[in-house]
Amino acid sequence: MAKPRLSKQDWLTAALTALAEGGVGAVAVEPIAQRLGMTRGSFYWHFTDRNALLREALEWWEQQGTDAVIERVAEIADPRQRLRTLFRIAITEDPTSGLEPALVAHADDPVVAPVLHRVTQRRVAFLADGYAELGLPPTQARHQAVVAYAAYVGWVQLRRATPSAVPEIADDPDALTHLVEHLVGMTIGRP
Amino acid sequence: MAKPRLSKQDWLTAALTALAEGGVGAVAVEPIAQRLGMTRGSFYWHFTDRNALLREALEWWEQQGTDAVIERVAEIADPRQRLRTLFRIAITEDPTSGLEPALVAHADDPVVAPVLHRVTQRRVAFLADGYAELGLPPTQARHQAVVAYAAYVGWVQLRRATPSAVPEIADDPDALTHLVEHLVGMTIGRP
DNA sequence: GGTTTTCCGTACAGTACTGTATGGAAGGTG
DNA sequence: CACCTTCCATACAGTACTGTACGGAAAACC
Repeated sequence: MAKPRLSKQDWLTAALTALAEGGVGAVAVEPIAQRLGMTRGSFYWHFTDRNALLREALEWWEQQGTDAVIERVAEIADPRQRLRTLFRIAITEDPTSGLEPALVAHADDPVVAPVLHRVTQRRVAFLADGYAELGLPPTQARHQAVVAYAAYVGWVQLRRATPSAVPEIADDPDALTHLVEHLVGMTIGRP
Repeated sequence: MAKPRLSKQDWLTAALTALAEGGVGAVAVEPIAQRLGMTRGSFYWHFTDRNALLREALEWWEQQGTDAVIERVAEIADPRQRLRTLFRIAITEDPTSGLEPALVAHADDPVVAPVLHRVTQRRVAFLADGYAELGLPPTQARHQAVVAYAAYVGWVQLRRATPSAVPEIADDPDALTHLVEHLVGMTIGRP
């Protein structure tokens, strides 16, 4: 298991891992190459630049972490059930934990900023649509979406910052459903 | 207004600013010195190390952003009113916006980790105490505290990531009180 | 006003990373 | 098996930052 040849994707996922652990600054060619057991010669064949790596990695994350999930959930007819499963997926399936705070930490970065904007806009809009289908007027639905999304983001962030404060979610299925219900129906009464 | 002599505190606040903007990696002596109009010669008189700067800056932040605020609010007798003003302070008075996500992004950093732990523990504990005083049983109070704190953290993070999605808080006082009430009384009925 | 302390500039290794250029091995293809 | 494409290693400037050493200006204190 020493040195199989690397694909572009290997570099991308490695970049995302490094990004989640050490921020944008950690997306450096030399250290990543070292962790992959390669030299920079490999990298500069697949990519033109360090920026290209960062950019393509973020685009892939945008595709997988937002577009794919939304597409996977969009076909659920009942809006409440749709939001439920969406939050459940978002909380349990967090492939590269800690990536979002890393991106927010570098929100001013010229490469990060556009992706971060698109993702948040897309997610909040999708949530707002769901809440609107539940009967909320547009403005309130959007406000509700922002609050719910903020709660989710903060949850993920807390879990990474101090896991000792948030233990009871991975193990306890009841706590998970409780949290999901809380996110879905914060200000809305259940029918 | 070119070059007054610098105090240690000047370096600390400059370090926090850099940290909020560019993460831990941006806490670099040479760039900060440049922004202060100084050379590194100044720095290495005040501090021994780059790590010393980061450490002391975080300790100062811990003191100002958590201890001082808690102390300022602790004397309020009514727990509901206490939580209200606490959240209000936390949301409106955010001196170095974007610092927390920057810290979470580098939660594994040996200098960052202990401070981040202490701060979150302290904050969540203080919230839990407040909710307990409101009549919640200990476990539920703590759970409630975690959720409320997560919502707050996510809110701050969202505001920094995409201000266009969260405009209505700085201007609109009604929205602020609404958000605060939401954070205080999420699952609790108002007496 | 001279001396001491405080603060800062400059100069010099040392380290880590970026790109580029080039040669060569590994793997597929006729 | 010759050949060609794909992929990687090595070697070489160039850049940016870290610490250290030392000298000198600028306040502060009699």
